[in-house]
Amino acid sequence: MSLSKGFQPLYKQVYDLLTERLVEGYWKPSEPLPSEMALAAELGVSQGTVRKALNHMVAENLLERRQGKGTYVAEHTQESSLFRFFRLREPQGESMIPETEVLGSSRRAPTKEERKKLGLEGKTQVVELLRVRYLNGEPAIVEKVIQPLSVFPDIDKQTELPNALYILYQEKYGISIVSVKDELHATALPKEYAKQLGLPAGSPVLMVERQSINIDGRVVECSQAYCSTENFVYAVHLK
Amino acid sequence: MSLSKGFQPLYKQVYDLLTERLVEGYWKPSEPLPSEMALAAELGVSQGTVRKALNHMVAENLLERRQGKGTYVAEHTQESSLFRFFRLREPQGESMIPETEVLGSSRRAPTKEERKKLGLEGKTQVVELLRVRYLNGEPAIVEKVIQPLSVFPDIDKQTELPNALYILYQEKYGISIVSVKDELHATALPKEYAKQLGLPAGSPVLMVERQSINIDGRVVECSQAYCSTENFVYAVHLK
DNA sequence: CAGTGGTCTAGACCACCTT
DNA sequence: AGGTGGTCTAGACCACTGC
Repeated sequence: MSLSKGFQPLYKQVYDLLTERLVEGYWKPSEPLPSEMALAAELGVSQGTVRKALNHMVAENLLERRQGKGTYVAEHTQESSLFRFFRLREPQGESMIPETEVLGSSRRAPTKEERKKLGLEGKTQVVELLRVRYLNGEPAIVEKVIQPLSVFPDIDKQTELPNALYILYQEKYGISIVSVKDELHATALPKEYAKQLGLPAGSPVLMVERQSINIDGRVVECSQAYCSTENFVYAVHLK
Repeated sequence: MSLSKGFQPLYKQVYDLLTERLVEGYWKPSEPLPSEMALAAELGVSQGTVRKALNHMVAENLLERRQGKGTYVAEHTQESSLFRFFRLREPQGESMIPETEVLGSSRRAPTKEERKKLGLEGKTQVVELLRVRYLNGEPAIVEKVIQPLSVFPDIDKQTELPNALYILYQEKYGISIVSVKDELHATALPKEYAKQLGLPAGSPVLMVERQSINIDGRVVECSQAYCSTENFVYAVHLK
């Protein structure tokens, strides 16, 4: 197959085509892609052009390359997902892995706000999942996660939820979270969460509203987390 | 001049050398670098190798390239600095430009904490600068900035401080802030800042502790900001 | 028009991995 | 040994800029 001539650079066309295949699930996470030479031959371009497209995808965490072996679809592991998107840690400290306890979940119609954030139309229902996350054994976060059933069918029927939901999304639903948008407020801890966080109601807490974005650019999940920052901080390195 | 053979890839050696020149101020912000061909000839490598190094530096916001014109040292403008590092905005909103009022500044010895954060040794003094920043005319941030005099000699003698300090750092001191590390807490608004923010003492506010990092990797400034998140959020897109 | 960066190609050699 | 990605080179052509 040859690429039709277009207005965009060849490597960009190759990038778009390969990303499209990834989105469609043509290759599954941790699977190898064809070699650079094979792709170049298939698409009728030079190896260098394929390489430029592949390197672009690596920079976006869509692929991994291993010298002497091949190019692989990036896999969300417990470490990689949590390290990238879980920002709470000790001041001046390293990444930490939280433990998680699920408090419950329920189906309901989305609020207007949620419909907007998730780009929902029609009468799709959502699942509201309530979790507490612990750092060093202390409760640090109470989190409400909103999952559209149109994106995650019957996700509330899952018997076992992994510590990192993104792994479940990828393995069971073919959803790869590539970026998140966070908005942070300081607020007074609501009474209903006081027990779970072990803080008095009204204590200043960090509220993190997150939108999680799939490889195809859609917002597929949103969440609202109340974080105790008595002993922890939300750390971010802006480059 | 030819590059000595080493263990690192050529393009990395070129990258290191060009970055070193940038750090030393061999080229000033907004000045053009020699053309790719000229650099390639000077360093005894091919144009492609120089290009790879330059593109790497562009990706790090150290350089800008303009087709048909040349490659330029990146300049911190009001827009680019503030857009990149100023994270406070309206919920779901666009970037905003704050207005700034300086409340005062003083010289003193650094605290132990500040010495550690800024990597200070000996008996260097620091300047403590107090500012209020306004969004849409409302006071949104009270900020304490710590500037080592060893890095910024006589900075407290500046008659006019720009809205974006990073521009002053670059123009007057050759300091280019390339990244910042933020740590966020929720806390109760201290009494001494209540008036400036127009909130009751004890209100939940967002506290942002920032370390600003120079092109050479050193932390050259740190700050502590109390942000009202009644009407604004700290927004960040993690990729 | 000449000079610059941007794209694309083809080929060589290297380092790493598997068989 | 043969396949993979990683580096480096040389050369062609294009698009944009300024004289």
